[in-house]
Amino acid sequence: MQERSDTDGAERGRSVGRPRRRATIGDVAAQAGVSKATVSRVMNASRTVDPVIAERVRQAAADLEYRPSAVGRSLVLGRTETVGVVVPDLANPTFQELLRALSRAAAADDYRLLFADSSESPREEAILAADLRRHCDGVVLAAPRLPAEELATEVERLGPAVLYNRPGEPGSGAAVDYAGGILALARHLHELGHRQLVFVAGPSTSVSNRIRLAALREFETGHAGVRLQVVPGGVDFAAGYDAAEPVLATGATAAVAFNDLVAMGLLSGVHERGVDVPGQLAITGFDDIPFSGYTTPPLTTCHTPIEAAAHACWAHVRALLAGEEPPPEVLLPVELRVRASTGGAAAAAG
Amino acid sequence: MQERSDTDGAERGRSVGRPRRRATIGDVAAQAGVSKATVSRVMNASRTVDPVIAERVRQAAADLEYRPSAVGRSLVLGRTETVGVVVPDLANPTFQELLRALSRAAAADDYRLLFADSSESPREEAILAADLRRHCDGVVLAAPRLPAEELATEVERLGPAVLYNRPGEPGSGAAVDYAGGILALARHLHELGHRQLVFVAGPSTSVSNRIRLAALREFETGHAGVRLQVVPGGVDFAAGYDAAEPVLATGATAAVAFNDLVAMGLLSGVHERGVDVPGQLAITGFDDIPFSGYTTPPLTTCHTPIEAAAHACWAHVRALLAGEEPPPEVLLPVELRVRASTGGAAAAAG
DNA sequence: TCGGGGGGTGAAATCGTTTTCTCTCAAGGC
DNA sequence: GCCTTGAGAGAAAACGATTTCACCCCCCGA
Repeated sequence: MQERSDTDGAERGRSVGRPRRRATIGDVAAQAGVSKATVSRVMNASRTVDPVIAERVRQAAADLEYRPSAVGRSLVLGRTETVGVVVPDLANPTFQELLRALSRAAAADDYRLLFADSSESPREEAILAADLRRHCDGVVLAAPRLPAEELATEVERLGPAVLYNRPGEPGSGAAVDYAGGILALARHLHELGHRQLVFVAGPSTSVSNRIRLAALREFETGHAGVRLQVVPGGVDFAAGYDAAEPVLATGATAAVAFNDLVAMGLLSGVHERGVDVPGQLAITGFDDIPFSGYTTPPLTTCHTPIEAAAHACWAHVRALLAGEEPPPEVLLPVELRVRASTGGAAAAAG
Repeated sequence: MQERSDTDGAERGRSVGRPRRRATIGDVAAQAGVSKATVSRVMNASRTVDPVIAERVRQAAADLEYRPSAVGRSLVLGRTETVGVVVPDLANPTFQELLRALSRAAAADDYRLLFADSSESPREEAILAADLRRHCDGVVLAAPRLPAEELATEVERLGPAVLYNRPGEPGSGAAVDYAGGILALARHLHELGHRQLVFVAGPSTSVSNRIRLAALREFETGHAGVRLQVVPGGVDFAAGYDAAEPVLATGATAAVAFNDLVAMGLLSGVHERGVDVPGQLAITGFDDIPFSGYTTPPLTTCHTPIEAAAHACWAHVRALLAGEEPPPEVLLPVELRVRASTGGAAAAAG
């Protein structure tokens, strides 16, 4: 047996020219003088194969530099061992960390990640998710901007799909407790004596923006003397920077920004206008991104446990893929981080 | 024709229970009363199909919510229309931007990206790249940490593979002109009167670190009176922060950091020790990441055109996938960004 | 009227795996 | 010595698409 083909051997040399055809399971089988079934068994560490033959197969595979085709495998197995991730904006450190943690969690289960950035566009979001889904076993949508009803049908249609930061909606895997966090910030500012607050809002398509705003409104009605104003903002540094003028125009003594990026932009913007922070204006962010502790002054913000979020989402995905009942949605607790941008507890003002 | 099966119709209802089996091309063919070949032709917009039949097929596909399986397609086509990307550390804004731009470029060609983070480990790098490669048509390795020889065989073995920031090595698609950039920084500092320089180094596995160091050494020997010292650093904020003490111990008047992250950490570290920047110590970074203009003081650095890098790499990938001769390596020009952390041109010191 | 040509369609091969299912053979129990 | 059992291995049928090839049929020109 084991008739070797000379032409194959020749073609397989390190000819730099054309990319040599990759060896298939059939090639290995022929080279080792066994059937494809046996090669498959060896490759998948099945116990029912003669050690001598197994070794011969392994040798042949090594000689031919055989790498099993994931596509062929996926077709018969019915799964790709890949999941897709769609984020609204990778420029946001929050989503970077999420992607990283998610990729790590997936890797631990021998899964890999398909990535897409929707640029904050709900339209793109649905299209990208559907496209990704065709190539993998499931998707996680990070802070999707789609309206609730559309999102629900989208989740239904996508099959295994889990949501991050869409609390209470079908498919939700984990969500940050924005209400709790924003309340903590508001209380902190209130204790410092601030009564005139201004919220630098995020995108109107963002559910978490609505949650933040609702929490602030509730705080306003619950505390006599507190007055809340709102100025449009956005999601990034530039948005905060551009909001400096409108914010100062409100006459508020404290600004609650949609997130750290916006807060840092605002900080930079008011700084340029000679406004003292926190003396004339206190500023808070959200997320506690890596740089927020190193701005001047350092930013008071809420720390969100992104790694925990990623793990919760992955656990959800895994359950769905295994056909099991997914765990209940995880509401991630946030932690107030008081820094100098609000003057700390000591530098309170009237 | 068009005999419809009631059981199928029933099973296909929106039963929330088990995930209904996805319709295949065969189902659509049966429903429309045509062959699979015709369905395929309609799906791929082949001109040679009767408009009436085409419409019937489209209707059937819509009814069944048919989504062509990418896996089946990939198997017969021999390509997945997916490429993998391996980065050393997604926490670095440079790689975030690269990933984003690359994903956008890929999307424009109807390709998607598989993502992996090697955590700066050369071991992981090779493993991840090989794993990714099995699932896609090619890979791009961003600033790989593997030694040149190993990397070369790895690139050879991986098939279509392009390198970012490994100038001159086989498979290189694009690389930043670190030598030119670091020289511009050195000249800038020299003009300001600085003679005692200290380099806060990056990882020893980083080729671009060696390039930076070599350029500085060359500058040192080429300019009488200039003295260069080196302290170990790293790749992130913490590394720069921890380098504060060693840097100050050298007595140097200007510190050239491996990148912006390290520079910002250093800035923070020396700031805590009451050192004035740039009065007592000038600091430069590299990359011009989004925040570098907003530290206190803002960071003098070199801007690197990441988007151009991504496009060059993608062009390389695309050529490789099409079996064409890839374009020559692109050496990306950098731009000096003078800001307050070196005192600008005016605040020169002796 | 016949031949040729071309447009529209379907049957079947193909891609690279995994997994029944079948078969062989050797060992062990009665 | 016969029958059962089980282990090891191969042939073949999936999986879901694309594409070659052959076929049919209609129309046109001679």
